[in-house]
Amino acid sequence: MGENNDLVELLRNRKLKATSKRIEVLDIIRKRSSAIPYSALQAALKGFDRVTLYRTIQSLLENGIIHKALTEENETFYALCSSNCTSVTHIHEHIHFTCIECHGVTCVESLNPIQLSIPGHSIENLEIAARGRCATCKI
Amino acid sequence: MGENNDLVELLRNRKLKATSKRIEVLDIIRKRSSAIPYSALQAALKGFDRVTLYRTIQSLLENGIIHKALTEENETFYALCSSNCTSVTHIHEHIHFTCIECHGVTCVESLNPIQLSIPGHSIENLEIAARGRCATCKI
DNA sequence: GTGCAAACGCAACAATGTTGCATTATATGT
DNA sequence: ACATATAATGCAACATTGTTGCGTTTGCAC
Repeated sequence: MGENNDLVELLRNRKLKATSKRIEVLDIIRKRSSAIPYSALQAALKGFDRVTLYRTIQSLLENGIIHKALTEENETFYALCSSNCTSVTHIHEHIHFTCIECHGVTCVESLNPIQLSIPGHSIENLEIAARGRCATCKI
Repeated sequence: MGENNDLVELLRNRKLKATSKRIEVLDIIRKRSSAIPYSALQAALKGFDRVTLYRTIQSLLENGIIHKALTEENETFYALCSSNCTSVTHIHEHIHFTCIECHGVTCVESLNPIQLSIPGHSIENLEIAARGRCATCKI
């Protein structure tokens, strides 16, 4: 491992054992500039048991280490959370942008926080999914 | 059918044959005040072939008659589109609100259109997923 | 190093996605 | 109203992902 002491610390801060499997998963996710689709994650983890990946994702999600990116694609995308997510507070003010050309999904921080209220409802959490063309595909 | 002439017209406007299966599906979706999860849709359509439902959903989605509601739930939710969606222009300025108590998903129109831009990106489409407590569960 | 609790791997099953192909229903022209 | 071309449906079959139970292994605290 060596290089992944920060990941070990990240896991231990959340009271999760820093196992080699979890570190392997996190290492792959963070090496991507964009959110990773489930299938790519699985493909990158050859010889990795499917159930272990499933349970690893569950615990990383529950502990605010990764989050799902909602898109209209048929696949689930995962990305690392910003540093201050926990199991309780899992808030992302950023936008998940899906490129309709290359299908890449990137997390973009929103410059000005979006204010929104719905009469009669309490809002705890907001996520914005945008679709369009990314800088590379825009031409 | 009888009562569903508007659904027939809706389908024909999109160059889709107004088959009994499609009308059955649309009738169930529109009878809900909130978006319907896939499992509920399937359950409401007893004796309905799974593949037919799959393909029906595909064509209704592609033709801008229904849309997916993105939520953090693990299921896909569907709802009728507003009248002006087409296969090309599939824009929803409304918000999909998921209640963290009752898990219902409702479509809420946004009062003031949300303006958002990301440097270097072109945005064609926006969807907002909000989580919180609905009027009934708020108390 | 030992022991306990957590994590892992395997097996098994469930739900949904997806395709090909033969059959059936719909819309169109007469 | 009827025949016809075309689109939709149903069935079979397989792929992918979700999910649980349980015995074994690993990580961590002492």
